[in-house]
Amino acid sequence: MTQKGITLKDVAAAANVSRATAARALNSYGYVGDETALRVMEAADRLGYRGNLVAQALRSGQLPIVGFVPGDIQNPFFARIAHDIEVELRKHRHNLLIASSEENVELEKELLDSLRALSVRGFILAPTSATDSEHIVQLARAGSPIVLIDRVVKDLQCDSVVVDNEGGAREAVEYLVANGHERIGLLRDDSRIFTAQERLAGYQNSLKSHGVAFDESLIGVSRSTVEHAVEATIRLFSRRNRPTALFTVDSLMTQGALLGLRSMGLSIPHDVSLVGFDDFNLATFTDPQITVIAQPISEIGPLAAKLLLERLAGKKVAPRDIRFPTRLIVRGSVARPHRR
Amino acid sequence: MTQKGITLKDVAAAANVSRATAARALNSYGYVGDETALRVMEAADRLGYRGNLVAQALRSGQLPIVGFVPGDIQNPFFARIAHDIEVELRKHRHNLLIASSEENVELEKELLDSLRALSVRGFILAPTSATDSEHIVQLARAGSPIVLIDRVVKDLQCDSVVVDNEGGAREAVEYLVANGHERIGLLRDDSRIFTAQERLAGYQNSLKSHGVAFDESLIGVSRSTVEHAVEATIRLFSRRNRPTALFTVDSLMTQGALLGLRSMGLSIPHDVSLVGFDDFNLATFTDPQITVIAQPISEIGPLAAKLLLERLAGKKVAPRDIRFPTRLIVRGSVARPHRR
DNA sequence: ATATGACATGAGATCGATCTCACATGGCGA
DNA sequence: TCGCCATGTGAGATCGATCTCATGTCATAT
Repeated sequence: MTQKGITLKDVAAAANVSRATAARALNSYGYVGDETALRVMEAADRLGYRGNLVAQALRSGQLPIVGFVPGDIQNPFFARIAHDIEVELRKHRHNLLIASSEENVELEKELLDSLRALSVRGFILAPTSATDSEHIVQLARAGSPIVLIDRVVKDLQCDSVVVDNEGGAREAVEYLVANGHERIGLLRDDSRIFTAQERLAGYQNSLKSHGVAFDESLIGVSRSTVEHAVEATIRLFSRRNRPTALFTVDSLMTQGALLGLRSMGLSIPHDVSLVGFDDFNLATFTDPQITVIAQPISEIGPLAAKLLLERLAGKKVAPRDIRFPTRLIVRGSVARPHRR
Repeated sequence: MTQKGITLKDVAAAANVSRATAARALNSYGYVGDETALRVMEAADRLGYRGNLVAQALRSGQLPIVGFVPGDIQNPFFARIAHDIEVELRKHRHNLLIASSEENVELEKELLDSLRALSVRGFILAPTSATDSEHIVQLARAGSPIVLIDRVVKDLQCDSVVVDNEGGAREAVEYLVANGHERIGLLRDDSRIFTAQERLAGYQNSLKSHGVAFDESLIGVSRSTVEHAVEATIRLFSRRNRPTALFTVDSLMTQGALLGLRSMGLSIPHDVSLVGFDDFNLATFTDPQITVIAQPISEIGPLAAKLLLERLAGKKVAPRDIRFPTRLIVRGSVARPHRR
C-alpha cells in the first residue's frame, strides 16, 4: 500500500557511491569530488529523492515542527495569530502544530506533554493560567524554547509578546468616565487568565484615580464564548441599580453582551454604553458600531514566530518581553448616561 | 541544553532486563513474566519514561499526525471544523497539523509535499480547485489515506464529506422567487472552487425551473473575504437596473455584502433582500437578522475524522461519499420587492 | 526418563540519515 | 626519496523503539 519511497541508499546505489558520500554531496559538507557530487545530485533528482524528515529528526532529536497552544483556536483572535505564525514558520521550512487548550489547564498539560513526546522544536503558548505554571517552567527547564503570547506566567523568564492590558482597560474606563458614567460594569473571564487580571487592574486603577468607588456587584464573570457572555450579561443587568455602561474584556464577550442587552430590550448607547477590549469585524456591522480598544493583532503572530526562530537558531540573549500598546477606537456605542 | 530524555534502554537497565523485554512489557505483546512486567512498569514510571514518537515513527514509517489543509483557517467555517477534527483525533492519540492553502493551488501543492515529507499518516483536505487535482490523485496513489471535506475533485475516488450545495442554493433562490423577486443577484467566489460551481448550478437551475432568464450581469465574483466582498457588492449594485435581491455563497461574503450595501445606503430588506449560504454568529446581530441556508457544520469535522481514522485502522471499503442536507433558516432579511 | 510445547528472555537486525574514523591517493616540500 | 598534508571515499556506529530469531527454562504427557 504505502509506497516504498526513495531512500538515500537508493540514490547512493544509482550514483555508484556509498551512502556517506551521497549524504555529503546532497548536504554539501566534507570533501566530495566535483564529478561525484554532480552524479549524486543528478541521481537524486532523477529518482525524485526527498529526505525522510523523521529519520533526520531521530538523529537530530527534533522535528521541524513548532507547537502552538492557544486558548481557543475558534476565537478569531487566536485564529488570526495562528495563521500569521504559520506563514512565518513556513518561510523557514517549519510546520505549525496547533493544539487548542480550551482554556483548560489540565488539557494544556496533556497537550504540552504530547507535543513534547513528538519532539517538536519549540513552543508558542498562550497559557491558560497565570499561576498554575509548574508544567511550563519544567518544559522550559528541559531546554525547550518557548515564546509566550498574549499572556505571561509567574516564575518563568522567557520571550513573550503581550499587549498593554492594564493601560487599555484604563483607557476604556477613562473614556466612559469622561462621558459621565460612574456605574461602569465589567464583564470579564476567569481570573486565572493573565489578561483578565491585568484588565481588571486597569479597570480598578482607573476608577480609583477618578475617585469612583469600586463596587463588586458591577462585575460579571463568564467564560469567553458568545453564549456564556449572553447569560452573564443578562444576570449582570437584571440586578437592581444596574450599570449605565459596560466594559467587556474580549471580542466574544462583547458580542455576547450585545446579544444579551438586545434580548433584554436595552438599547445601545441609549440605555447602556459599551466599550469592548479587542476589535472585531462585526464591531462595524452593528447599529450603532461598537467602540473598542484595539490591539495590534497582526504584529503579534509574526513577532512571536521570529523570536522563536531566533532561539531555534541558537540565539542566546536575555528574555525579551515585548508589550504592544493598545488604541481606543471611538465609534458609536457610548453616550452620556440618562438621569433616571 | 536539550534534556537527555529517558530512553527504553534506561528503563531496561533500571529493571535489569533487555530492551526487548522492556518493550514487550510496556506494549504488552509476546511473552513476559508477570513479575518482570511489573518491575519494568514500575521502573518506567519511576523514571518518567515516555516513548520517543519519532523513533517509533521511523520504524512504523508514520507519525501520529494527520494533516489538515483547509482553504483558509481564518474562515470560521474551517476553524470550527479544524477544532472538531482535532478533538476527535486526540481521542485516538493523534495530532492535527493544520496548513492553510489560502485558496492557492500552488501553495496547496507545496503544503501537501511538505506534509508528505513529514510522513503524516493521512490527510483531510478541502481542495482549492475542483479540476487541478493531479497532485491529490498522486498523493492517493502513493497510498495516503485522504478524506475530502466541503469539496471534492474530479478523477479521485475517496471518502468525502460535503453538503448539498446545489440543493441549498436552489432553496435560497426559490425562497427569493417565492417572495416575488426576479432580478436576483449572485455573489460567488472563484469558479475553480467546487462549492462555487455547485452553488452556481443551484442558482441557475432554480431560475430556469421558474422560467426566469439567466442574466450574466447579475453575477458578482469575489475572493472569499469580507473586504473583497464589500467591493464586489458595490460594483454589482452600482450597475443600472440593479438586483432586487442577493444570494451570497458563504458567510464572509454575506458579511461583505452587508457592509457594502450599507455603505451605499441601501437598506435590507427594504431596498434589497438578502440570503446567505452558511449560517454565522453575526447573522443574528444585525438588524434585521439575516436569512440563511445553514449547513450542519458541527457534523462535518467529527465525521471526516472518523472516516480517516477508520482508514488508518485499515478499513477497506468502497469510498464513502457523505452529503449532508442544508436547511433554510428564515429570519428578517427578505421582503417583497418594491415596484419602481 | 525423555520428549514436547508453553513460557520467558536476550542478542542483534532494522528503519533512514548522518557522522566519525580509517583508509586511500596524489602532490609537494625537504 | 621520504614524509606530510590536502583531498576523496567507504565501513560502520549512532539515534530509539521494535521485531525476529535463537536460546533457555520448566512442567506435563507419554
